[in-house]
Amino acid sequence: MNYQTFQPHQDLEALVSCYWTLEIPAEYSAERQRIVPDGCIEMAFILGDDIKRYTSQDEFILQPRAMVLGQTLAPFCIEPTGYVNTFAIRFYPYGFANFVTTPIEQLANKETPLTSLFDASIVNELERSIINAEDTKQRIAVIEKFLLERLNEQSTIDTIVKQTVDALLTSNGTATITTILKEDLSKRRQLERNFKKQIGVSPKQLGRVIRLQSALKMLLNKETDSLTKIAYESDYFDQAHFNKDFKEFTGISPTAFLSNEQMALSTLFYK
DNA sequence: AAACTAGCTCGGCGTCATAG
DNA sequence: CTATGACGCCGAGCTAGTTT
Repeated sequence: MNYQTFQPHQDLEALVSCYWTLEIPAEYSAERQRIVPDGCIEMAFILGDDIKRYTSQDEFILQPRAMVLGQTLAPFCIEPTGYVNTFAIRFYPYGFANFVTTPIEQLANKETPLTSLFDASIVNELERSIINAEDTKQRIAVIEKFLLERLNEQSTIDTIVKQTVDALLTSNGTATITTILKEDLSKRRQLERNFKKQIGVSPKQLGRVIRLQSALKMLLNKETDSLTKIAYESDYFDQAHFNKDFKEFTGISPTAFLSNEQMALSTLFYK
């Protein structure tokens, strides 16, 4: 298994968190993997064999080979059908809205083929270039050219939304909406409306995802082995609340998660 | 300690009035 | 016509007890 991340070009670093690649030979190809919401939107290109996404216990769909994965609020499972080779772009929560006119809310909780977001001929050309590229470096060059070309001149993200996301990120998801808005409480409704359109989920929901992620990082980095401690340090009122959110976003309880082999892959993504 | 629960606050959202 | 802000309902989320 080979997972790597790469930093974006300067002009994109405000919007793109990183590029990443994952390669797993077919013989090691893992069983079902649990994907936990992390607040980010990803664009992914499947370069290896198809990947299944389970829609229920025993039903699945094959993911589009060039797609965007929107905000999610619940865990889901994917499973490789063979050789895994994926190239992906991880956008910050407000990153992707700058490249499309589609309301981001419509991308939430599912994968959307690139062809429904951009002109078909452009997508074909892009996909071809990505597939034919010799290495990741070239792929990054291709996608950056594409992104920079499409970057809307006028910043489509309004400042209140950006400020709110930043406040949520720096507070590990614990800042309350009222605190963030402070003197501008009249903007509350406006924030909610724009947030959904530009981020895809509500402010509080994103905050909860970020808070859980911060707890998850602590858990995976083995900073402490006490779940109670993690709960308090992540600013949960008590362990019960932590457990509840954990189950909601990951699908299993913290202890089950820790003992689960699936953790191996998750660990890679949350450094 | 953990589980339960009553009561409070906060956030999401429908709706309406007004502004641009 | 769309964008904005006010208002209020109500369910979600949080807190602080009380009970097991």
